[in-house]
Parts: sequence; structure tokens; C-alpha cells
Amino acid sequence: MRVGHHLRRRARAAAAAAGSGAVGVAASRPGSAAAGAGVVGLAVLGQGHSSDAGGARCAGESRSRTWAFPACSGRGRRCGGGRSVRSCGDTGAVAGRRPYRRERGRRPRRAARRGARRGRHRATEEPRARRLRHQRRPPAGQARRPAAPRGRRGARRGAAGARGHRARVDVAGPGFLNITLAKGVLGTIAVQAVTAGAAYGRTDALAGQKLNLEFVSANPTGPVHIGGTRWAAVGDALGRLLEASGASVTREYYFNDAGAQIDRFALSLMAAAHGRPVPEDGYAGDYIVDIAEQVVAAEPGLLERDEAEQQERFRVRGVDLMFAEIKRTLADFGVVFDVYFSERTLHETGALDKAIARLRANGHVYEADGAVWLRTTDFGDDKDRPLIKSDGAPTYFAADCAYYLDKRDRGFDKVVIMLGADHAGYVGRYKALAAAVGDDPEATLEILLGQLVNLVRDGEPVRMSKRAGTVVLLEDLVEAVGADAARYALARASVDQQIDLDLDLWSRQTNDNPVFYVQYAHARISSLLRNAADLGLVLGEAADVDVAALEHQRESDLLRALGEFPRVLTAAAELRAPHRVARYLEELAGTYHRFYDSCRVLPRGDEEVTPLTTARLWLCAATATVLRNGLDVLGVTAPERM
RNA sequence: GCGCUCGUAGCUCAGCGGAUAGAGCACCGGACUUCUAAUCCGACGGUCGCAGGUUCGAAUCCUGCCGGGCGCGCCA
Repeated sequence: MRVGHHLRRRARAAAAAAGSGAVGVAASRPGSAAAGAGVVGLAVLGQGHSSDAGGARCAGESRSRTWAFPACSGRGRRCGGGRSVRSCGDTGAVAGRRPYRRERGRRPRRAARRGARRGRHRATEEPRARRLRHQRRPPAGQARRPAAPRGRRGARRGAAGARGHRARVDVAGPGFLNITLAKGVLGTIAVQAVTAGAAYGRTDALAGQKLNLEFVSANPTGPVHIGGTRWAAVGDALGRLLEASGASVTREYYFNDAGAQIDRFALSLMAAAHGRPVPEDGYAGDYIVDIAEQVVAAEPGLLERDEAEQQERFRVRGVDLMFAEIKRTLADFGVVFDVYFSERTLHETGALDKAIARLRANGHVYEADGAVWLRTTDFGDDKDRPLIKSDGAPTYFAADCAYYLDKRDRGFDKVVIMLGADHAGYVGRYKALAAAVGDDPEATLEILLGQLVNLVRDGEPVRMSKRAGTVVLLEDLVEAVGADAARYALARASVDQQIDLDLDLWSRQTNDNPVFYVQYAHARISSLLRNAADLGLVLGEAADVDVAALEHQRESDLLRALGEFPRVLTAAAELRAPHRVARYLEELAGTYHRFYDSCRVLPRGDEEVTPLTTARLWLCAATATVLRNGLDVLGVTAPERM
């Protein structure tokens, strides 16, 4: 199955659908005559020339809306066939306003080669685009990207806000418009950000959604290792992100405190307490000895009781101690869950039996070879899965069924589970079980698969084995690089990407970590604002700020970057991609540093305080606000001094 | 073998079918009597794994191949 992939695609499609009909505002290609005033790039996808705002539909396609495109006959293009809704999206209104005509011209070399190979194809590049080559110093990344999709409401707001503020509209290349904003319009962003404070960037894009977000869920048989740490960092950030977009989120940690693994854990503790060697398939490591000692200390005389009784006590106390340790290290990492859900309770409350009964009532259960099976193959799974083994014991999967039902019964619209790639095999059966209880898995269950973390030390991969005790733990990583750097490092990469974490590099040379770059920007602003306060300079009332004074190119760049923040958050939330926030912050920090480099804020010597001074103070305060809010989403601190 | 997944600069990684594919690090050359130089500016660096296909347009979507990772139990 290609579920993980499919899910991401759905998320993108959803984001695109939400943005349909919207006019995305991208950052800019600075126009030559536009110094000071904001230039905002608008994408006009395709060479559409639709005559009304909705645009014509692509023939043979029911879901896509928008732009008309002569060549789009519905053959071949598959617009909206489920995959490329986005490809048809976004631009109706603009296309209607300003049709673009393709021109002949030069095309990029590589594309030219490709075109030549295919024996067709001509020009795409427009003269103007070439002229701009030397004028343009984009604030990295964002600048070239046209049109992040926006919600309908956002689009209307944007359109209304822009009315009367446009100074000029230019065709800026194949499918792009540059809209030059009237002086001062961008400057209001600074005021908005400062005024909104911690709320700046928050939206109601996901309002009304009640989500259950499960991550980490490491069994309490050992400390959280590096793999779980990645999900702790990413999952917690995702939770904050979803909340910032208006969703109601419950962070949940499911732990297995029943079954064979826990038995092995208890037996390992016992062995350690008695000074016996670790049993076959048992757990080793110093923590086992530590916990065993604590259990014995808490229960004098335990070692003299009978074996079964001992094992039970070691299990109960061992799990408690181990789990307390897990919670503590996670808390030190800044990750706290709303619910810690015990698998054992599912057995004890009869939830498990009820779940099986329900699956049976739905007609998906059968018995074979003395075991009870769920016919998950009816719903696309590779093979049927056992619920109760032939020895009468329920499987882990049976508990999964009960747990899923429990979440749904608690009123969650959507059950989101983050899993490592090593658990990718669960996706099929999980989807199937949701279908078997009568849900639409595409709507109620979202499984986010993430690639694993590789550790490198001395240029050699560090192999991990929990039982052999050669594990790199959450706390090891935090000790080596600090919680901020650890969280940031893990959260700044896409979960689709296997990442190599070089322990030498991260521990030795922490300057390499981009988190310092971002944090430094915040510290720098904090320092500047402290100096301003020393000079008796205050921001004052929003109404008194002359935002039109901000007309330097670097100021415009910074304002535009600040204005993108709310969209960055909603897009990242919808795509389940917290790393986008980190990347945005890096760009924002860079934009600020460049502003700082060329725009003096505070008066020196006996210089006078001007409206520009105040306006720049607001701009700095706004940047600090956004850096803080963004870092907060990632669970990273925004230091005032470094 | 089957399934999933990834492959972008020397390294670590961004890149939501759209403009000339970016950042940090590394390396080279510049900028501090001035708000934190943990900064800024410049230079260098790319067959976006390979080959087809779809499209006006592909790093992005599809197919095949190559390479890495993970998974294929009445384990958890």
C-alpha cells in the first residue's frame, strides 16, 4: 500500500482545495521603480484567459475549479483526478483580469535540451524577467515562489485590504503579475504583529477540528531513544502548530504495560536484583540495575517471596519507575502529554472484548487454526490479522482496535498517529481496522510516517540496540547539544527525510546549528530594544506610528517576511510539516540581519529621534514577536541575551 | 523476492506543477572608532540518481531501472 504517500497527497490536496479561488500573495520581485513601496508577486498559473472569476472548468473534470486553459481538454492532464487538484487551482480571478500571452524568447538551457529532445517546445522566458536578473536580490526562498494557497476568507480579506492600495500592476514573466503596493501599506504589518503579540500568526483555519495526536508511545521497558526523540520534537511542534491554526488537540502517549515485552522487562529486573545474568530476550543496561535496586529498596523482603509474586511486583513498580523516568526526560525536553494511555486498562475495562464483539457483529471476524482473525484483507491489507492467538491471549493488534474505538468514543474527529518508518507495516492493518468498525479511514485516521534518524560518530554509523544497551538516548542528545538545539535539529528536517545526526559535529561545534542564527536574531533585537529603553525611547501608540517612513528595500523585505508568517503556520499545519516553520524562521532571521546591517535604528550621538526611528523600533519589535511565536511553535526558547 | 520510503552543491538539508533550483556548514576574498561580527557582502560550488512519459511548463505527477533505509510473525 502507498498509504503514507497517499495521505500526504491528500493533505496537499486539501490545502489546495482550501485555497481554491484564492489569490496567493508571494513575496516579491522588487521592481526598479518600486523602491520603498512593496511589490507583491501574484501567480497567474497557466496562460489562462478565463472570462469570469470562476474560470472555465477543465473539460471532463468535476472537482477542479478555476482557470481556463485552451489546451486543457481533460485528456492526459488528469486535473483533479485526485492527484492534481492543485494544478488547476488558485488563480481564476487574476487570470480573468490580466490575461497572459505567451511570447517567444529564450528558454533555460536545461529545459531547452529537454525540449529539443522531444522535438517540440519553445520559449517561456520573457524579456522582462531577464532584465530583472541583475536587480534582484531575493530574501531567499520565498521570493521566487508564487502564490501560497490561502483560504477563501483570507483571499477576500486580502483582496479587500488591497483595494485602493495598488499603485501599479505589471506582467512579470510567464504567468506572473507584480502588484506594486502603495507606500505604507506594508508597514501596517509591523503594527499588526506588535499589537497582536503572541496571537500574531494564529488563525482559525482548522477551527472546529478535534484531533487526537499520538506520538512517541515508547514502551516503558527502557529510556526514550533517539528515534522516539524525533517524534517527541516533531509531534509536539505539530501539536502546537495545529493549535495555532485553531484545532483542538489532545496529545496522547499510548504505552504498553501488558504482554510479553513487559514480562521480559520484569524478568530482567528480577535477574538484575538477584545478580543473575540477563535472560534470553531480556533487557540489559545500567538502567535495569538502577530500577531493580529501587524496586528492592521500596519493597523490603521482596527477593524472598515466590517467583510469580516477585515478577508481578517488579512489573508494577518497574513500569512505574521507568515511566516516571520517561516522563521526566520528556518534560525536560519540553514535551508533556495530555493523556498517557495504558494498554492494560483496555484489558481491564473489557474494552478489548467489546471491540472484538463489535468487529464480529460487523461480520469481519472469523476463526481459523484455533485463533480469532480480523479479515483486514477486505480493506486492502496484505494479510488478515489475528485478534486472539490460539493460546487464548489477545494480540497487540486487538488492543489497537480497542484503543482506536476508545479515541473515537471520546469524540475525536480525527485520530492522528505518528509512526517511524520501522512501523510502516502497521498502516495497512490500522486503516483496515478503522474501516472494519464502520469508519471512513480516509476521514478519521491519519498515519504520519517518518523516516528514522541515523547517528554518526567519528564518521561511523552508531548502531543501536536497546537490549544490548548501546543506545543513544534522548537525554544523551540533550546533554550533548542542549534541548533547544536538539529540538530544533530534529524539527527542521522534513519527516520524510532520513537524517544523519553527527554527534561529534553537534556536540563540538554548536555554532553550526541554525538555531543559534535564529536565536541570535532575537537576542540582538532584545538588546536593541533594551538600549532603546535606556534612551527613553518607547514604541508609543500604534496610531502614532508613521509606517510609511519604512521605505528602505531591506525594510520592505522584512515587512513582507513578517506578513507571510500566518500563512506559513497554516500551510505547515495543513501539510503536517512543522519543519516549514523552522525554515521560515531561518529566512526571517537572515532578512532581519540584513536589515540590521544597512538600517541604523537608534540615534547615535546627538542625532534626533525621528518618525523613522520609531517606525524602525516597531519593525524590530514585530520581528521579535514573530521570532518568538515561531520558536514557540517549535518548542525552542527565544533568549533575550546570548 | 514482495511492499513502503528516500535519492537535490564537498557535507547536512529546504524547495505545496510555475519565474534564473536555495540555505547553513566547509573553502577563498572583503566589511567592526557606530544599536550583540553567533553578523553582513562577494566568490566558488548542481547531468535535482538514470531513462522514458504526462503537461504550455516537471526537482515536484506517472512508469521502469539503479542505489540507500525500513518492513514483510498466532512478536510487541
